[in-house]
Amino acid sequence: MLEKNLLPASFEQRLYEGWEAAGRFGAHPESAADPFTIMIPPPNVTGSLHIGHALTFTIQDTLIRWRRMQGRDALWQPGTDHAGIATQMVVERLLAGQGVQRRDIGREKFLEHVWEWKGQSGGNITRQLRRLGASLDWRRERFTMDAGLSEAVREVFVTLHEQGLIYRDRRLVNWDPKFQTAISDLEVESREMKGSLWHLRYPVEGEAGRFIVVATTRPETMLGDTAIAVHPEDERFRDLVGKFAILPLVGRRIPIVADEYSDPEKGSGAVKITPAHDFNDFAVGKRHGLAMPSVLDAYGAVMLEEIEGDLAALEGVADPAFVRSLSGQDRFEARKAIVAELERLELVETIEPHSNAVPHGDRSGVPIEPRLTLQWYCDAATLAKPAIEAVETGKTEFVPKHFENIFFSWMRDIQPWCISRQLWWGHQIPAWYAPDGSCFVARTEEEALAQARQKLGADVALTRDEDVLDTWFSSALWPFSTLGWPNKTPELDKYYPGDVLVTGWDIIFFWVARMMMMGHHFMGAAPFKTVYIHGLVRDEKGQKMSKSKGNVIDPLELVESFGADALRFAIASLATPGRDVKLGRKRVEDFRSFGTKIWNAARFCEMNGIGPDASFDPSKVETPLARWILDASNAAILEATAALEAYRMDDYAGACYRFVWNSFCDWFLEFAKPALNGPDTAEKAEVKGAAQYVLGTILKLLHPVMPYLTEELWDRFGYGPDCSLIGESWPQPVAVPGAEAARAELDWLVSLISAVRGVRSEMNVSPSVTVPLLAQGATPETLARGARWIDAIRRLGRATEFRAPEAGEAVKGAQVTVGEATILLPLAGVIDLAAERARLMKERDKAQAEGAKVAQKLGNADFVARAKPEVVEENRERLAAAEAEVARLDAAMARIAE
RNA sequence: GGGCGCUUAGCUCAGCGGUAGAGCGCCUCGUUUACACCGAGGAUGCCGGCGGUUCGAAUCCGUCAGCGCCCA
Repeated sequence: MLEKNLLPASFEQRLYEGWEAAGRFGAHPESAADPFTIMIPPPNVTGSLHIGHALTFTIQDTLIRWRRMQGRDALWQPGTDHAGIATQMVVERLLAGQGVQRRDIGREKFLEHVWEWKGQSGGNITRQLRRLGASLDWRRERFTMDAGLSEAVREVFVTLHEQGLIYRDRRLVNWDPKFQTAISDLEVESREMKGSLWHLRYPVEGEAGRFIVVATTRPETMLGDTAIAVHPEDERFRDLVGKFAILPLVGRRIPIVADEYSDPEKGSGAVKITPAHDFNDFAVGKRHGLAMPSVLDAYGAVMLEEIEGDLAALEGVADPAFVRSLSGQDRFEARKAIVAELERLELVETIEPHSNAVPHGDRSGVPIEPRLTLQWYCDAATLAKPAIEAVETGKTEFVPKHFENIFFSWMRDIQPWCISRQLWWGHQIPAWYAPDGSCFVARTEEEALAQARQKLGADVALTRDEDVLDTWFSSALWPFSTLGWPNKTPELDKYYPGDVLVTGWDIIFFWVARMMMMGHHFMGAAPFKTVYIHGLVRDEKGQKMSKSKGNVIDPLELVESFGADALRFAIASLATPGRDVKLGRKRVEDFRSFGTKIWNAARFCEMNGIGPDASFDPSKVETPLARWILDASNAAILEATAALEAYRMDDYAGACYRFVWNSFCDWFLEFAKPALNGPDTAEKAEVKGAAQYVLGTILKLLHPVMPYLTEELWDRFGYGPDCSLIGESWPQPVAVPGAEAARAELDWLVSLISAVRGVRSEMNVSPSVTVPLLAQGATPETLARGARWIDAIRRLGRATEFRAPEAGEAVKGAQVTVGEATILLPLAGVIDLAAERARLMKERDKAQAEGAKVAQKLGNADFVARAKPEVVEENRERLAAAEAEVARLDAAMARIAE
C-alpha cells in the first residue's frame, strides 16, 4: 500500500543510487542508436549548487531523459572546470589561515596543495547534482586539468601558434592589481562611480602665462602623459596644435596634437594623453607615434623607472623631489598627493563632480588598471568567422532566435583575446625561452630543446613561460576534449557535434562563442546544432540573487523541504523562453501539490485494484469512457512531445498538469467510480484496464521532469522492475476506435454536470438537496446518454433522476440550458423564483449581446466578402446558437412567470 | 549614445491577426472514504497611451511613456 502522504525523502536517494548502479545514465558508443548529446557547461570546481544551476540542469536533465526514453543513445557529459583564479584564491586563503604564503612554498608545492584540496572538496557540486536527479554519465566525468584535456590544450595552443593565430604581443591589457594578473575584457565589468573631473592647467611652452586646460578623471596618471589632444575642428585650440605644453610636476615637454578622439563637448575640450594607462589614449599614442611610459606598477603603485630621465625642475611648475616622493605610493594615495601639489601650484582650474563608468575586475571587485605588458593573444577575429557563418546560415541555431543578435554583435567586433594569466593554477603555457630571449612553442620540453638546438646551433638551458592559460581556453575545447581529442576515439566519432547546448545568456560570449570558434577550427563543425538560451533566476521581486543582498535561495534546502520533483516541476513550469525566472520558496511550495495529486490519484487506483495489465489492448476498447480518456491521453502525448521538441518546458509541464489534474483526476476517475464500485462486469474490467494504461502513460510523460515520484510509483505498482521507468520508451498515441463519438458523449456529460453544478451553486442550493433533472426539448440521443450515465449524473450532479418531463408536467424551479435541451430542476420550494428569473434574464442579456455582436459582423458586407469562408461560417453558427439560446431562456422564464 | 527585451486579472506569466487564458491569491459553499498540498462554484481585464495597416488588432507597423538588461 502506498503511504497516505507523499514523502520524497523516503525514496529519492535510493532511486538515484539504483539508477546509477544499474548504469542507467551511461551512453553506449557501441550501440547503433542515434546519439543525443548534451555537454554540461562545466561548473566551477570550487562551486556549490545554486538556484541557477538548478534551472539549467533541470532543463538539461529533462531533455536528456526524454530523448533517452525516445530510444536515443543519450550522452550527458559531466565534469567541472578548474577555475584558475577562483581555485587559486580558495587555496591561498586556506594556506594563509595556516600562516603560509604561496610564494614562500613555491609553485610545485603550492600545486600539490591545490590538487589535495580538489580531491577533498572538488566533488561538492557533483554530489549536489545527484540530489537534483541529474542523470549525467558519471563514468565519463572529466576535469579540465585532466591529463587528456591538458594534452588537448597543448595541442590546440601549439597548432594555433604554428598557424599564427596565437602570438605574443606588447599592448595594453586589463590588469587586476588584486590578483596580479591580466584578465580578458570579458572579465571586466564597468561600474558607475561618483568621482570628479579635474580641470588641470598645463603651461604652454614659450608663451609665459598661457595655459591649456585639460580635463581628466585620473590625475594620478599625468606623470605618464606624453601629449595633449584637441579636436581638429576646435577653433579654441587651433593655434596651439603643433606646439608643446609643459607637463606639470614632471617638466617634460609634450606635444599638442589634433585627434578626433578629443570631444569638444566634454570637459575642457582638451584631453591629456597617457598611452600606457588608458585604452583610448593608447590608440591616440599609436596614431601619433608617442612614447608610452608606464608610471604604475603591478600593484597599482607609482613607479618612476620609465620617467626618471624626464624629471626636471621648473620653478612653480615641476619639482623632481615631489615626484620622487610619490614612488611606491598607491594609485589613490598618489592621486590625492598630486592634486594637492597642483592646487598648491595653482594649476587646478576647477574640480567638477562627475560620474563615470570605471572598469572593475568581476572577481576581485577592484578597479582594473590598464597596463602595457607582454602577453599571449589569440586571434579571435579569424577564428570567429566560421562561427558567425554557421549561425548566419542556420547550421547552428539559437533558441530563442533573438539571442543571435547578442552573439553577432560581439563576434563581429571581437578583439584579440588575451589568454595568458599570471597564475600558478592552470595549464602552463607550452613556451620556452632561451637566454637570448628567443621563444620556442612546443608540445614538450624535448621538442622545445630540439627547436632551440636547430635555431641556435647549440644546446641551451631553456626556461618555461611561467604563465597559465585563461580557464575559458580549456573550456572552449570541452565539446571535443572530453571525447578524447586529439586522439581519434569512437566517442568523438559518434558524439561530436552534439545536439543542444543549454545555458544562460550571460555566458554566450565567455563560453558559447569560444566553443564555436574552437570547434570549427579543430573539428570542422560547430560543436552543437542548437543553442538553447534560458533566462537567469531572480528572486520573487525580480532582483538578481546575490549573497550581499541576502536574497539567495538554496536549491538543496528546497529539495529537502519539498522534494527534487517539486523544485524541478516548478522550474520547468516557469521557464518561459528567454525570460528570467522569478522564483521563491513559495512558488516551489505551490507546485508541490501537483506531486501530491499524482500520488493520491495513484493511491486511489491502487485501492481499486488498478495495476499493470499487459494484456490490455487500447485499440480494442468499447466503452465511451475508456475511449475518451485514451483519446485525451493521446492528445496529451502529442502536446507534451511537441512542447519538448520546441524547448517549451513551460508548455510541456502545463500539458501534463492539465491532463493529469483536469482530465484524469477531475473527470475520468470520478466517472469511473460507479463502475469501480459496482459488480465485476466487462465494463468495469475495461475501465480498470484504461486506468492502469493511462496511469502508466502519465508516469512516462512526467518522468523527464519528475523522475523520482514517477519512478517510485512505476516500481511500486510493478509496471516494471525497480529503476526501470528511466529506460522505458516514450509514449506514443494509440489508435482509439470511435474516439470522436466518445468525445461528443463525454463532453456533453461534462457540460451537463458543470451546468447543473453551476446553477445550484449560484442559487445556493445545498449539496444535500437532490432533485430530478427534467430535460425539456431534449433529443432522444440526449435522453439515451442521460440514461447511460445516470450513476455519474446522480453522484456528481446531486440528482435523483434524468428524464424528459411528462406531458403537461408543470415544473417550477431553476433551469439551465445544455445543448439543445433546457434542464429543469424542480426547486420551487427551495429557491427564490424571482431571483431565478433575474438570473435567467442576465443569461438572456448575455446571449442577446453576443448574438448582436455577431449579427453586426455578419451585416458587414466587407466581412462576408473578405474574411476566410470558415470564419464567416463559424460566425453564422454562433449567431444561430445565440438566437436559440435566447429562445430557450425566454421559454424558461415564461415557465416560471408569476 | 547604440542595441535588445518587457508592459495582458490583485500577483506571476501564457497567448502574438478571427468568441481574452492559466496558476496562485480572493469570495461563497462543502466531513459525497484518493487527495483540505482537497472538491464545487464565483468575481476580477478600455491586453501601457496615441496614431496607422486590415473586413477584423492584445496580436502587425509607427510613435510616446515607464521598467529591466546588454554594449560603449
